[in-house]
Amino acid sequence: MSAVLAGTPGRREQNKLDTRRAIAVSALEFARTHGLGNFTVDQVAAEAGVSRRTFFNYFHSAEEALTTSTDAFLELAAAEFMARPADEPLFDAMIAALAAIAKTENLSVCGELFRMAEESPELMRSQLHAWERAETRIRQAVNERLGGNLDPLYLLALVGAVLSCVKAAMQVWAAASNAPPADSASELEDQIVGALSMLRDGFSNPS
Amino acid sequence: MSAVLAGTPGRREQNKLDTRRAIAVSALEFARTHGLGNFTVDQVAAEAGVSRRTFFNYFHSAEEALTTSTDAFLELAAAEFMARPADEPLFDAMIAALAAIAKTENLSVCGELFRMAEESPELMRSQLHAWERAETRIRQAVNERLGGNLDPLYLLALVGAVLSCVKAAMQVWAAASNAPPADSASELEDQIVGALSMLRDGFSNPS
DNA sequence: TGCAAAATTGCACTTAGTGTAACAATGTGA
DNA sequence: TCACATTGTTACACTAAGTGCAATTTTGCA
Repeated sequence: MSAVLAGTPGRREQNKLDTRRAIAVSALEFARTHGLGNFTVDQVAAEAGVSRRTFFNYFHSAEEALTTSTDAFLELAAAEFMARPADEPLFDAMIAALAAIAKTENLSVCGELFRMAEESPELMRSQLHAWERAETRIRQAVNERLGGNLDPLYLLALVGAVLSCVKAAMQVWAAASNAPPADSASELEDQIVGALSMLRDGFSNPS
Repeated sequence: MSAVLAGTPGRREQNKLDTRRAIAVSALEFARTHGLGNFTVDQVAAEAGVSRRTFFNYFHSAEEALTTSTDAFLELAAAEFMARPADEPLFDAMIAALAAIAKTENLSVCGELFRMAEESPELMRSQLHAWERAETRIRQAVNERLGGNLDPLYLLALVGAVLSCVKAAMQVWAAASNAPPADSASELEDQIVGALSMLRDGFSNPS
């Protein structure tokens, strides 16, 4: 049997991704139907057709299994940013990149998780940590983009502030889109652009 | 026996504060000597002269017991801000308030925790959550200060960005002050003012 | 087809975290 | 000073989280 050109990243990788996804899906399912503290890892594992031990091979906790969507969302943001042309002004690149993430396929899930987190300290912590990890990655990207040796304070403050704006935008958007009309992506984009504009203006007027 | 004028907040309140502090102290002690994942709640409770069950009456986890210093720090920041005169320009009030928190008594502990968190996901999550709670409180304060009905996006983005700057300042400061000369408070203040200035300028130049 | 690498699983074990009821300490009023 | 009500502490028992390890199954490759 001739191997397909796919090569090294073959069936194994795919299976792992499938398993990971299956676990994440059933975790989300339980969070929706039973509420956030009201189910066990054993249930999630069983639903995903996997042993309890395997669950913990993929995630450290139930909350972490719920954070995959948020992770993907933020990962995409970082990727979009790094794909911007190097000569583009920084803020333009950020706005373009971060606005583009509204295209994430499971955007509505991200909003859902955002709302869930308001009422679950554990999930909140997981989500915050996901944002923190993304911040680190983006910081590296920005640093490389701007020559490599920036003032550390500038770098930390800038990226932190930008992500705070994106977070703020998501929060407003998530709160408003309890019943997502499926095209709400553009609304999120508007919020993000709005928040980043305020940042660029130094929050000079509370319009 | 005549009661002292202290009144209602009597021995009970004081005992609870003492117990709380004792637990926090021994948690920090264990984190320092044994490393962050390498001790149990039972050990901390025993060291604090308290039962395991009582520990959990005060904190949800070992990490939460470590976050008391950070909480106090941020609480003070919020209080300082709310104490600023109402007619002072917003940014001036924030800079004054946030710079004043450098006076926190256990500042060095905060820096220590900041550094510890880099290597412990659990502690990181706890710390991030503490900042998040503080952000909510400060947001309310700012909202009341500015009339009560601000644009939600503006409010979220502004406070988030400001706290990101403070966090950035602390990170730079904590990284630099491995051997704190005990007067490093002013250095932190400088970093905070620096970061907030960048924010006010819209991060226009990466000086 | 057969072998090596890697993933899944079962099992045992420690620790986290919580409900509950008994117990001790504290504040209060006569 | 003595009962009494309130509130904090403790012991106990229990469920579930999370991890190390060795056995087992699955997958990739020659």
